[in-house]
Formats: sequence, structure tokens, C-alpha cells
Amino acid sequence: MTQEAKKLESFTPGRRRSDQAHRAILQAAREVLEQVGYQAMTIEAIAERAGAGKKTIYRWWPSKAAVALEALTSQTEVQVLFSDTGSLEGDLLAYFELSFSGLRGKSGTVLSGLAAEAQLDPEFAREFQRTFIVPRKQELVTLLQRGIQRGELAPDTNLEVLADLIYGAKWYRFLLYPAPLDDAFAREIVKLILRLRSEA
Amino acid sequence: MTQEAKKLESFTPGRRRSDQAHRAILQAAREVLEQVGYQAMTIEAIAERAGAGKKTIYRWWPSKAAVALEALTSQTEVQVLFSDTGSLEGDLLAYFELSFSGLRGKSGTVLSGLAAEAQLDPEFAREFQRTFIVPRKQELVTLLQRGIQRGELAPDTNLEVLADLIYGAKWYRFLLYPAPLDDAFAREIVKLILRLRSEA
Amino acid sequence: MTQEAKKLESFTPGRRRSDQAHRAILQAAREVLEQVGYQAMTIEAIAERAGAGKKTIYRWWPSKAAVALEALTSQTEVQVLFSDTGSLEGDLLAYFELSFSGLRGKSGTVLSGLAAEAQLDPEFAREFQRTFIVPRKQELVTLLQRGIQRGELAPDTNLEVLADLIYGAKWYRFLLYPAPLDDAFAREIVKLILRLRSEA
Amino acid sequence: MTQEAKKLESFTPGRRRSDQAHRAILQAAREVLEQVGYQAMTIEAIAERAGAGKKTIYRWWPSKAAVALEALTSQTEVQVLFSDTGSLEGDLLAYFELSFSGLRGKSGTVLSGLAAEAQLDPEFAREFQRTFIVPRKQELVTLLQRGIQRGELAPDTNLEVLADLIYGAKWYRFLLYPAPLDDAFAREIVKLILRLRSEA
DNA sequence: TCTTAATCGAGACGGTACGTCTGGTCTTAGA
DNA sequence: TCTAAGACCAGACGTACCGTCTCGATTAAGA
Repeated sequence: MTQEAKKLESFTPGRRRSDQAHRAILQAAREVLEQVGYQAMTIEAIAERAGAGKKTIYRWWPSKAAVALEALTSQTEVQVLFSDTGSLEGDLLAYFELSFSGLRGKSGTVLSGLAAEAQLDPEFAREFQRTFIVPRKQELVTLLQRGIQRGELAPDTNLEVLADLIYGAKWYRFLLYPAPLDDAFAREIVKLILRLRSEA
Repeated sequence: MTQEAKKLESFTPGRRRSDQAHRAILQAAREVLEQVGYQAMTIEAIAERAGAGKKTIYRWWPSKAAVALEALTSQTEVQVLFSDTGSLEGDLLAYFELSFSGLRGKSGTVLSGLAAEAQLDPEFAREFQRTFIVPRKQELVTLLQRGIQRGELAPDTNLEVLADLIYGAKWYRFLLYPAPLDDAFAREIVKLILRLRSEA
Repeated sequence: MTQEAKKLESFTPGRRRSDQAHRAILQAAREVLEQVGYQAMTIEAIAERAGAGKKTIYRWWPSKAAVALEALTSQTEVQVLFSDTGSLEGDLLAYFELSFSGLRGKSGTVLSGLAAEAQLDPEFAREFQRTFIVPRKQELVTLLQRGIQRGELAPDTNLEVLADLIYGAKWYRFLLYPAPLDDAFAREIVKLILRLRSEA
Repeated sequence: MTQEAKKLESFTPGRRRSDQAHRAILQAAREVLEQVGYQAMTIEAIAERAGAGKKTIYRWWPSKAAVALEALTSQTEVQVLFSDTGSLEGDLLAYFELSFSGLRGKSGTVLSGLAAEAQLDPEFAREFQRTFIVPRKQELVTLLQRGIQRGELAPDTNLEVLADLIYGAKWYRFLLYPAPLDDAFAREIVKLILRLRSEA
């Protein structure tokens, strides 16, 4: 019997154990995040709660930020939907409502912690951008493209930069500027977007 | 002088705060930031280089982030100018050029470190907003108001939110999105701003 | 009159030492000793409680041990009496009773702290010996001399060394050996002393 | 194998205590003691010299006194011999000679530091008594018992108290009284001991 | 009465070491 | 072979006191 065949039968107790440990670690990370927040979370606390060795965690994740990122993104509730409501205004307002309410909870704290970690750890920054930041922006660009198709935005609009403006406003208020992420803010953003006209 | 006036002088006994130590600490902080960056900077290193006791630093600043913030903002070179070039387009492009070039240097690294710290330390977040974020946004709003006065922006434009969009795009790319802060980006932002028409 | 001559007159203008501050410091020292013990007592705590500056304490005493020593010896209750009861046995038992009971209280803790300090600070060691250890031993020698005069001890007994043995036993149990300083111990010491016979 | 035997194995997972680190720490402590003395010795200096983390030291010893005690007693040269010379006088003089000369060197300084620490730290006091003070006194009692067997001391002599007197005299002069620990002192003590007669 | 200088309370200062904490690695016995 | 436990090295943390140094205010003698 080949090595591969053996692995497929999943006879080796260690391997089964490792999947279990994997899930236990993510679950423990979620619980620790819930209880003490991102800042106070430590690898040691996760290991202790998961009944895992620290080495086991370091084997699969390079940093506590990476664990937190996977713990966050593996939760289905965090998934943001970019739905098609039939109009650009509706799409944007629906997106903002879901997104803003998500940031107000515990996962908002975790997300700002991850954004912080990305500043301090270049390796994690790349991972965070690859799995979180870039895909979400791409979905926003897709949403805006529907606006062009419907004739709500000028065809020559630079959607990449427009998405930077929209996402930027959201993150700016979320991370830096002391003003709330509320419906009024969402409406004012949408109002400005809709005032864009085509270049003369 | 009356009795009341004398009392108002608020006599504080004991040795006064040493301006020399204060300046030595900020200078040392700048040097350490220059040499090892924000992340690797420690209070111990600052104290040693400044010839100051750690207690003296903790007496006047609550955290290393607070020291770094004052070290950064007390440098005249970091001051960003919002000059009046005669047109909104010129004002914005001039601002972006100065701002983007500032973020590319060492002070950019420090600034992203401070932004990170603000996520992890609520007390510092408030200080960072009060002394850095909010005043700068106010200056941008003033710049945009000149645009309204010149007739380049519609009078009913929500400048607070427009400033959130502009600053947001800058910070979004600076902190999160893997794309450069270059002249092309500046021009595309300006192009979009100038396409805003009045509501009607 | 020359400058030197003036100096020789020991002319001292300026404010004189404040007896009030002096007494307040000793009183504060006694209170701090009572509350937290010798080990945890600090010059800062004494200064704060006395409403005195630290400098004022350092001006008059070289160390916290010196303050504690004066605070201890300036209390009249601590004075040990070497009374004349008419017999060597009586004198010794009377002395032991007073001495042992004194060591069991708070002042015992202070005294062991001072003994400790004397090991660590040679300058204080000399002061402690001069004002505390040596005078007390001399009084014990005087007590023993009465024993020779009464014929209870042989005239050729080396009283210096006998006093070392007696005081030594007391301090050994007080500082080092885990056995109580009680009446039984006193009686056994006296019993041994009285069994000394003259040489030859 | 019995149940009890199995229990005694007391399974403890994880990395075991490193004997190498243990020995390196004690050796470093000895070197630091030799160079700067007990008073100036710090845990940090030991850790640095031993190439050990401070945590490793704190894991196994509660205080610098505990490290110094083990560093001192694990040196074979410090062992004091209570030899049998055939007479009480000879045994005592031999003991005093060895003991006094030991106290005059570096280890004397360490020992007085430990005696000081025992006054300031009750937990260390118990350890110091258990491993150092009490065993040594027991050996002295054994030495004195040989004196009774040889008929040099009365059979009804209270040896515990006599040992307190002898050890006390030594420690009294060593720690407190400003007079030398020399041969003359040893001879005078022995002369007094030998003058004890039986009660009758 | 004014001058002079040492005193006072207060507390900031440069330092040192503390004991704790976290990170990331290494070692061990058992599964 | 891999896991859980946890000891290991390393070094920054923030705290506690140390003993010294400024301050302005106070005090008391001599001029």
C-alpha cells in the first residue's frame, strides 16, 4: 500500500487528532476573542483553552493575528452579502446597513485589531489583504459595475478609485475618525456617489 | 494685587518639570524611531538614549505611542500645508503631493504604527484623534469650502462626508489596500471630485 | 577679622534645625514601623506621614536603619533594666524576663531588622554597635561582676567571654534558631552559669 | 508493580527541569558573589552570566537569598567538619579553628548576608534554619555528647542549651559585637565550658 | 529693618532592580 | 511520528524606592 493510500484511509490517529485540534484551536480563539478582546488575546491562552500545545498552534499559523483572522472568517455570520436590489442606491444602502451593523459588534473589535496587526506585521498584512481586503473590494467594484450597466453611473467612471473612496470612507470612520457608522452617513455617501456625472 | 488674584496663581510646590528632559526624550524618541522603527521602539531605549529615567517618561506620557505621537508632531517638517493655489484641482493635487510623499518616508511607518496603536489602546485613540486626525480633516474641509466659494463645488455639497471620502481613500490605500499612493491615484481622485454636480 | 577666623567661630547664619520636624519624623517612623514593619518601611513613607521632605530626613540621618534605631531607642519603654535583686540567679532571671518579653513584641521585629541592616551596611553596623550592642553588653558584665563580689562566680571568670556566651545564646535564638525565648530557656541558661567552678 | 509504586512515579508531561541550567545558575551565582558580594548581587546579573532567563531562576528559587544559600552549601569546601580528636577540648578547638577561618573569607560575607535576609524574609528564614542552622547545631550537640561519654561533661548537662551558648557566642561576635573571632576567643570559651561541674 | 543663608515641604530627576509577562523554541513521555 | 505539557532563553514591561536636585517660602541671626 502506498503512502498516499494510507493517508486517504485516514488510519493514522495523529491526523484525525490534528483536525480535531485544528477546530478546537479556532473555537478556543473565538471564545477568547469574545471574552477578552483581540488585544488581550494570547497564543498561550488559546492553547490552554483548546487543550493544545503552543507548538501545535505555531505549526499551522504564523501569529496570533493569523489565528484570529481564520477564526473570524470561518464564522458564517461575518460574511457580507452584496445583494442585487435593482438599483445602485439600493445596493449600496443594503451593503452599508449589513456592513456597519457587523462592525458595531465584537467582530468589529477583532477586525480593528487585525487592521492594527497588519500595520505591525508585514507578513500578516499580505495575508490579510489577500484573503480579506482585496476580495471585498472586488465585490464592491462588481456592485458598482452593475450601476454602470443600469446607467446610474457614467461608463467612464474609474471604479477602482471610486471603490477606494467608498471603502476608504467606511474604514476611515471605523478606524480613525470619531464619528458613527450609521444610516445617515450611508445615505450621505450614496447621495454624493449619485451626483457624479460623466466627464463633459 | 488682590488676595484672590494671588490664589489664582495656583502655586505648585516642588521641583518643576524639566524642559530639558522633555526635549531630550522627544529627540531620543525621534532618533530611535529613525533607527529601529515604531514597532521595535521601546521606552527603555528612549530612556537610555535620552539619559532619562523611565519613570520620567511614564510621568508625562501614558504609553510609547503618546511619546511617538508628540515626537512626530513636534517636528516642523511633518506639518502638512493646505495651500491656496487658486483652484480646487490645484489645491487638492498640491495637498496630495505633499501628503503622499510624507507617507512614503520614515514618518509614514511611524504613522501607520500610531494608527495601529489607536486600534489597540482606546485612550491613545482619543488623543490621536484629538491632536492629529480631527484637525487635519478640518483643514481639508476648509480647503473644500474654498471650492464652493469659487463655484467649483455645488453649495449644497456635504463637505464633512466628502472629506471622509477623500481622507478615507488616502488612509485606505495607506493602511490596508495594496496599491501605491502616487500621482495617478491623486489625479483620479480629483477627477471624480470634480465630476460632482449639484442636486437638482 | 580674617575669613578663616570667622569660620573658626563656627558662625552659622540661616534657619536652624527644626525640632518639630525632627520629632515628627521620629514619630512617623514609629507609626510606620508599627504598621508595616521594618522591612517594608521606606524613607518616602516616613516623609509623607511626617509631612516632611525626603531631603530633610537625609540631612539628619544617613539611612532608614539610622532613623529606625533612633525611633526605637528614643522610646522609654524599650530601656532594659539591669536590676539588683540580691543574687546572680535573681538578677539574670529578672533581666531575661524583661528582655525576652521585649523581643516578642513589635520592637523585636524592628530589632531583628536593624541587626539585618547591620550586616548589609558597615557604617550603620558601627553606629548600631556603638549605641546599642556595646553598652548593653557592658551592663551585663557589670551584672556578672556583682556575682563575683557576692562569691557566686569564681573571681577568675572571664566575664567578657561569659557575657558573649549569654548574650550570644539570646541573640542566636532570637535571630537564627527556631526555638522560643521563654522562661524555661532562661532557667536552663542560669542553671549552666551557676555550675561554673573556679579553675583548679 | 504495586499501586503505590505506580502512584509514586507521578507522571509529569512536558520538558523536564534542565540540570544544565540549574548548575549554570549556581555557578554564576558563586561567581557573582565572589566578585560583588551578597549585597550587590542581583538576580539579573546571575541570569545574564548564566545565560538563563530570569523566569527560569524564579521558577526554582523564591529569592536571591535562596539561590545564594544553595550556591554556598553546594560548595564542598564550605562543609565544616566536626572531627573526633579524643578530647572535648580538642574537638571544640578544632571546630572553632575551621569555623572561624571560614567566616573570615568571602563565604563569611555571604553568610552574614543570608543571616540578614533571614530577618527580613520569614519564608527564607525557615529554609535557612532547616538546611543550615539546625543541622549544624545538631552536629555540635553530637560533639558535646562525646564529652559526656568521655566523662568530660556532667551527664545531666543540658546540651541543647549549652550548644545555644556556644553557637550563640560565635554568631554574636560574627554578626553583632565588634571583637574578633580568633584563637584566644576560642580558648576562653573552651576554658569556661570545661569548668562546668555537675549539679549536686 | 534689612540682609543673608540654611532650613523647610514638595516633588521631579536619573538610576537600578524588581518580579511579571509574552514570544517563539526545545525537550520529553505517551498515544 | 505527532501531540500536550511545559521548561527554556530572551528581554520589555510598568512599578517601587533610592538618594540627589531644584524650587519658592520660611526663619533667625548679624549688620
